[in-house]
Amino acid sequence: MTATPAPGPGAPAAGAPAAGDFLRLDEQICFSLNAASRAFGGVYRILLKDLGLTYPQYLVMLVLWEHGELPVKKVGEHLRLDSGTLSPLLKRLEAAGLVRRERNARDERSVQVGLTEEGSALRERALDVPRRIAAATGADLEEIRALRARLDRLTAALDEAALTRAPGCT
Amino acid sequence: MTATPAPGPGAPAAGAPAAGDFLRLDEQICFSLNAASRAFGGVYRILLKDLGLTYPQYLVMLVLWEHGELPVKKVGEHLRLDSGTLSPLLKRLEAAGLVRRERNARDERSVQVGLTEEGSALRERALDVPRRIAAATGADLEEIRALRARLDRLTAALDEAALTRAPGCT
DNA sequence: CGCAATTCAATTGCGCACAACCCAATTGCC
DNA sequence: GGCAATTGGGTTGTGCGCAATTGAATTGCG
Repeated sequence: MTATPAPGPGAPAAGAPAAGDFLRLDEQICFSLNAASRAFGGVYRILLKDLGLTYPQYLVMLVLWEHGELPVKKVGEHLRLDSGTLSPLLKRLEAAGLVRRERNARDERSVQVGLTEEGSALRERALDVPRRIAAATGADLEEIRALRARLDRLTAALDEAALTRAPGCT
Repeated sequence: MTATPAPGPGAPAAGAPAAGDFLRLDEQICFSLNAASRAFGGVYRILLKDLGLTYPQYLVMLVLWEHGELPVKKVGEHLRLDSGTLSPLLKRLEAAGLVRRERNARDERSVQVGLTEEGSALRERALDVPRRIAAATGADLEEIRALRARLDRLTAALDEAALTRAPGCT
């Protein structure tokens, strides 16, 4: 086919890219983000292998180390994850002996998630993960902070946009 | 710069963050990235629903729209994806009638991926996706460009770090 | 009190990401 | 020519991420 309809770059003056160019630019915005996210995943995979954790499991452990026992709902709010993701993940952590799950006696709908001895102890071995990650980024703390702020603003804007287009909210 | 890049045990002196604090900071670096990536995913999911594409499928189409026919290997290089991800994805695109796959006669190991009529035609309907995404971010093009540059640097550093820790390369 | 609406967790189904493997075709070297 | 090493796709298995559904428990309202 040799379709390659990529329009010649000659048409637009500086500052007025053609619509076709946006199909490239577009790739770069979100694709860079996606690529960075997966690149982080690769480094975490290496560092967390010793601890027997995946990255999302590590995030759950971070939340529990920081806040102690929590209902599944709260864990999900901290991580922006729903029960469809958390339920099997928490079961795996339970099977690994790092986490306890028990129904709340007051409200039988709710499940409290807490750390086992072993889960609490694992924190010690995780302490140097952040430093090793920071080293891998090759960026200083200030740059990271600025980047984080930018990303959080972006996330907020995107969530907002998704909501206004959500079913019944036009 | 309160960081001590020295590999020694973090001295929890007052003023400098304790090691435990890094377990929070750490969450924020990569977690923000992850969250932003998923937030993008949510917006793309909405916009691409009309086109019958998922976001990774959309990325493949972008590559094909830009470059025309390519071997699977090249598609994977553009997107940083391996055959384990691409094979089933391309099969779905083929089943949807957007893509052709055929063995290269010169090298029977290689599979060429090209667009069908329908796949080429779909480009027209995708033209305004980037603009709508840009609108959803609420950011101007300059900010996006700066962010992208930062993320690409980060990705490169992380890939580098992952490589130096790769098997047999300590 | 009784019934409807809400809330929370779990499950199911689909698709992506990646590691680990297999297989066929090709290339290099003798 | 013959054989090992490499290359390119594919498959399998595990684990996330999300939508949609289910089901039980709780709450609210008349």
